[in-house]
Amino acid sequence: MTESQQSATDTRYLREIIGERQAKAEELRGRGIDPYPPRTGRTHSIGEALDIFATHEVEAPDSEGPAVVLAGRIAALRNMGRIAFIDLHDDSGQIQILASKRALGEDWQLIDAFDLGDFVEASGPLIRSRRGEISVQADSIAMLTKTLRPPPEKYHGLQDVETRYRQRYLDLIANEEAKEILRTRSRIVSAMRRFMDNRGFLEVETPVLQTEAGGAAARPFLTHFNALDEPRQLRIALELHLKRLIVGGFDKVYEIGRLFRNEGFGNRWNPEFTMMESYEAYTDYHGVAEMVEAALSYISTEITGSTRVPWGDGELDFTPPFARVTMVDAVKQHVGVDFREYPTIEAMEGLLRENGVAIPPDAGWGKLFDELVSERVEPHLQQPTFLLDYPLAISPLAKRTEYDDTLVERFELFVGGWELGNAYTELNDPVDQRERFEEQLRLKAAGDDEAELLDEDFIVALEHGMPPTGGLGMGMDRLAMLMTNSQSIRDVILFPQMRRL
RNA sequence: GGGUCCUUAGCUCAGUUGGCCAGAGCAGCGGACUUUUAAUCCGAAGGUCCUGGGUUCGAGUCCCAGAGGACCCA
Repeated sequence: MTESQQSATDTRYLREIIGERQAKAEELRGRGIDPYPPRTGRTHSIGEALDIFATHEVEAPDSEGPAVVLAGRIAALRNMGRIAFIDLHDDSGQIQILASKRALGEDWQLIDAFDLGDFVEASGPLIRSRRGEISVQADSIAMLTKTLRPPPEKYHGLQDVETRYRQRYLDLIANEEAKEILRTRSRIVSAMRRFMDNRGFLEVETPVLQTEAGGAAARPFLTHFNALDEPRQLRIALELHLKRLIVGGFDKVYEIGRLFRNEGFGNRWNPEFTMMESYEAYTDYHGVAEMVEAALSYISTEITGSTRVPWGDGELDFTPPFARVTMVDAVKQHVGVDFREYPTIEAMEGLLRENGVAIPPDAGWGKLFDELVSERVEPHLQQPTFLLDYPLAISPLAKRTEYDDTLVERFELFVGGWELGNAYTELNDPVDQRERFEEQLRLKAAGDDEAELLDEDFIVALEHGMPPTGGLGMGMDRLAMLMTNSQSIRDVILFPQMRRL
């Protein structure tokens, strides 16, 4: 590598360090040794080797264990001149390599070519060192991959938050806790998929590129389809396509997919995030609530071994049944009024003002109400709670309640004060649906850039008939935060969005 | 969008009221060392103090603007 191929941000001193490591690689080549051999003769993972030795010690204490060939990354190297100890890491664990000049002969020279971070291989019997450390007593060692850049410091790990997110691989190398959280996130998604599969749902994939992104109140990302010379938007919800599948006769479908919302980002918001949405024919939002209870108790048990999981200074209890409270009652409890007595924008603005809630500009009734609930009700909902029966004005895709036609059969699930899930008895009356969309268009014309668009093909689908259906959306990133006791969404997303440097 | 805080060696961090040539540990380099595990010991190196202006005899430090990040608020 010449200097011109190196990163422009590298300082002279870093280039010097890289140069030293390159020189070691060249020195190996000069001796006919490939510093990047194509494969390894590894016989076991480190975790397997540790298990084997544990068994061996029970069966034949104080004796040499079986010979193995292990491979991994050098986490630490203690060279004592004629004997060296290498801490070797792989995804399954860590083991010590005991390398002595006498046992290695020619290979001993390789020790000088080894740096922290290099991938190496060692073969020999498993033993316990005099100080009690399970080790490979190496009779040969080999370079597997020469690394050119120094790893983060071993004791404090990588602390710089920005580097941890921008160069996640360094975070994963240096911070086992970060790796464990991200591993757990993967297991949570897997457990969710397993739960849905076991319940008879069909996993499907619907388009990310859409002509007009619908199904939620959010601004989309814009892109372009060159072959057609047409604009496209990245999806903001899975809803409308999954309901088309219910029309088509798939009675239980779900998708775990990435959504894109062109909004701010921060602690709890990443512009691309993962949502699980499910639709089940012949059930309603009460049926969905019971499924959510089953799903969350299953997942929390799979992940933490309990339905009670640590959260901040306390814990969250996912043991069914969860609390249920209607929106009307919750607002009565925390604000002290029946919000249905404030049906106009002016009345709702007055209510916000009385409660010290800032009034967003150009807001319709729905947005005002949403602000009130976000500020005065949701933060109280710490333990899992279904908030039931939302105003129709902020729920254009949900069916009206039988007892009040200004309310819909909808719940949001709150945990830790955050919205975790959202569910409806789905609106399947095509005439009502068209009117709801038209109301959204009026809001959009009035300046609400998050209002929904009218999706003509979706209405045609409803006109062909969608059976009574219960639908659900659940944010997988938020769920991962709750299950791993993480305060920032960036800790549960491998590569969070960052500003370009 | 507003506020507060942060940015110093590859990494983790010090740096006094504005005052000699900006320090330490880890890593790296040279040396010693045959049971270490944050190995130890000796030696020599390593700096765009985030960037650009300004104040000053003198700025890592004070002021202004900008970049990136963290947290809080709307």
